Amino acid sequence: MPFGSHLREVRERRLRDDRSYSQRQVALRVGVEPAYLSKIEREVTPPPSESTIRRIAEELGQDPDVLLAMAGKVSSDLAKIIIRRPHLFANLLRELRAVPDDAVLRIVREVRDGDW
Amino acid sequence: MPFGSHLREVRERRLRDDRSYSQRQVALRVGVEPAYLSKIEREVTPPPSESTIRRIAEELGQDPDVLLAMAGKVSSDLAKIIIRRPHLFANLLRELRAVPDDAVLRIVREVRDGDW
DNA sequence: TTCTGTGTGTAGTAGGTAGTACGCGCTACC
DNA sequence: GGTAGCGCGTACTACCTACTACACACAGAA
Repeated sequence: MPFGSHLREVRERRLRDDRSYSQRQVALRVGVEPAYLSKIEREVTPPPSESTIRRIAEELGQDPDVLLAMAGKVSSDLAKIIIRRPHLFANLLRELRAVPDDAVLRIVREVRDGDW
Repeated sequence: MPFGSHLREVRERRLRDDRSYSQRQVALRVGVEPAYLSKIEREVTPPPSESTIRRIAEELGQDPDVLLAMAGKVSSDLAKIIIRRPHLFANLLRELRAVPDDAVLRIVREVRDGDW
């Protein structure tokens, strides 16, 4: 699903039982011009910057990583993690490219629980 | 180490026993203007695009992931891997942020060997 | 019927990205 | 003493990013 139409869908769902989720009001709270948000939703313009996406994610209760991904972006904090040890994480990620979700999740849990 | 000075160091090391590693000739082989490569090495200009960095990496026998990292960039194929499963890989990377190299490497090997 | 709120069309902007093009002065060689 | 190669200075460009600003037409409520 493209970024803009997803945004519109989420916003309009909220709008159904909360009048304050009009384009204008969301734009105001997010801190952009309504016309800009309109263009984003219609995909007339490419997705906004990371920080704006983060504010939209918070406003609409969405996972910022997922929203960023829909915009074709990788969270800058994740980029920093990779950039600090590029060879290591490049190998890891390429190795995990085709590994199913549950197997990756198992690794995440093992790392978190410290029994690795 | 910054991107430009690293490039210069590597190139000049090669230049010591191979005359064909002058700025001009490397630039020619990489496919950019010599003046541009000069600016890159002196950090007068920000690092070039990913594809140019890749050509430079190949020309100078460097790991493209490491060179990209020095330029503050993440390889686009790694970005794609994350973008396909943003929540999953965001969690994994944040969990691994402070994990020592050898422990991450152990995971890489375990995944590669399939005994996970 | 006027007024408020809503989404959208159009125009414009400041700054960044990713370079090219040309010319200069220096050094080393033949 | 020309000339070949070298690194660098300066100017310029086209396109992209990330927006703002303002005006318009329409729908529903008072």
